[in-house]
Amino acid sequence: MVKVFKALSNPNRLELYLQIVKKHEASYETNCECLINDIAKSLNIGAPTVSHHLKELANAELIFIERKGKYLVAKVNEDMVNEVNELLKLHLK
Amino acid sequence: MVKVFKALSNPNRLELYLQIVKKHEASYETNCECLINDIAKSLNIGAPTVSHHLKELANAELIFIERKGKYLVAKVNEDMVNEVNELLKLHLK
DNA sequence: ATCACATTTCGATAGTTATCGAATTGTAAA
DNA sequence: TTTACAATTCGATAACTATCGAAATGTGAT
Repeated sequence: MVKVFKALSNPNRLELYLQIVKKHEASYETNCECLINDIAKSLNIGAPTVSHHLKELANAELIFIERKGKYLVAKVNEDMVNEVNELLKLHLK
Repeated sequence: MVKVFKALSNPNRLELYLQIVKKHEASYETNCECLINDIAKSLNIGAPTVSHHLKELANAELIFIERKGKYLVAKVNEDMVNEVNELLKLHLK
């Protein structure tokens, strides 16, 4: 679980994750077609860094990555997100 | 918000936070009477490190710290926890 | 087979951080 | 006002990480 928080503890990586979630929410048919270069441009960081960040998010099991031809597709791991929510939720009497 | 995730991204600090939450859930009258030395022993780290970690949690506004005589008292900032939950929650149609 | 382009790997670097021990400060009680 | 103990500050160090540019690799179209 520490890995999840570490994954979200970098501004660019959090932004990246939220972009993926947004697309996921819009339609979990298409999921997120990630153009790494576009993301890189929008975050003002290089493509190698984006690649690295995606791998970190995947390593934390927050997302799944799949290669679709030349591009990447990222899917949110809903189960993991739910687990995190459960951990953080306050259980008050 | 990045600060929050960073605060939770260290194993000892996450454990520390969860201990505080547990006491908070048990009774938000007494809150968490933190004996830094006891916590330090239970986490197998030094007192200076615990002090540092508490400050990080407070800096992320996850908790409030107050000095009560010789000891410290920590309270969970419920508002912040709720904000984090809102951010992470998936809004599916 | 070659080209164009998307992604990844590699090596390096600068910045951050978790942790420690030692010294200092705060506080309550004797 | 000493004493005892809890917490903090300080300085140092080792480990980690975000980022880069360059080179390498994968992939679909020409």
